Amino acid sequence: MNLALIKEKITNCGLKFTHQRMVIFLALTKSESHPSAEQVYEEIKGSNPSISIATVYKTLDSFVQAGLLRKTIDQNGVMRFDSKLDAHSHLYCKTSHEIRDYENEKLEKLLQDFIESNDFDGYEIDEINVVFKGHKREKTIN
Amino acid sequence: MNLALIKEKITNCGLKFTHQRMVIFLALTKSESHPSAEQVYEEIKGSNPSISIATVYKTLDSFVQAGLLRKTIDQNGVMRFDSKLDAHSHLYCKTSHEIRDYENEKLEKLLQDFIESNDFDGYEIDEINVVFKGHKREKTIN
DNA sequence: CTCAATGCAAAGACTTTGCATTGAT
DNA sequence: ATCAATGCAAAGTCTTTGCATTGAG
Repeated sequence: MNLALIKEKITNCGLKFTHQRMVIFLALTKSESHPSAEQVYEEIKGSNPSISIATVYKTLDSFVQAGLLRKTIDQNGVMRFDSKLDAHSHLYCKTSHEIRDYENEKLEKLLQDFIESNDFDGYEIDEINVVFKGHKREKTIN
Repeated sequence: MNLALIKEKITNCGLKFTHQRMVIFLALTKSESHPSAEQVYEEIKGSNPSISIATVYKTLDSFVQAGLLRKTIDQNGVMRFDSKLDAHSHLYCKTSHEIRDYENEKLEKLLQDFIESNDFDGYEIDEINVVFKGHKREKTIN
């Protein structure tokens, strides 16, 4: 994603465009691992040594409010951020706490159909979270 | 659930049977709302005024380790405990943070089939979490 | 008796808040 | 010039830990 596009995204939702916001947004779009605030902070320190962890939290929260990011909470209660906005599920490794996207159109369609054709006892469902949990298999030689 | 059965469950997994454990286990089996440690603590204070919140945390953790309870983390990063052990999903109200069981055999079968017939890119899946999120509809008069 | 369980207080991890300063528009 | 964004430190929330005491087996 180029810088002009990032600036546009940030500006379009009424947020001022700052260096910090750009760097944070860039870190998120580049990451595959659904980083925590702390991990974003570590990642961007190089390109912005004076940035504060509070700014990272505030910025991530602004982005979530603006719909530019999604937030989830992992098994350890730590906030994790996801720049992928379309419907998808997740794989969670109980050992490494890594979170990876799991994209499967059939599954998402299955779930969407399920929501539409079932009653949820007075709940208006607007979001579904699916996490497949397990352990990453060791790579076998051969 | 009667007390003898609870005692048996606790004893069977190698844990000593104490008043605190009984009261905590009882509170969990009676609750429908997937309480937090704090909520369990508030609930049982009456029947055991001297109990410590640390004991509640330690006991809940022992029960989870022993497989007597399940633990999840809610949207706020707070640990929630579930005494229902068979496969089921959850409804989460974004307003009240209430968590309710959502039991639907077809859904669970669908998911189980999905796990068995798909590849998860090197992950050995042993658990699936499904949470339907939304808002509880106001009851309409009429 | 013995060793695990408990209770207390202190520490820890993560996140939020208040407020003075800085910077984008 | 204005008002939002930033940076810092302090406070807050939830959870874990250390250790002396208690109690179940």
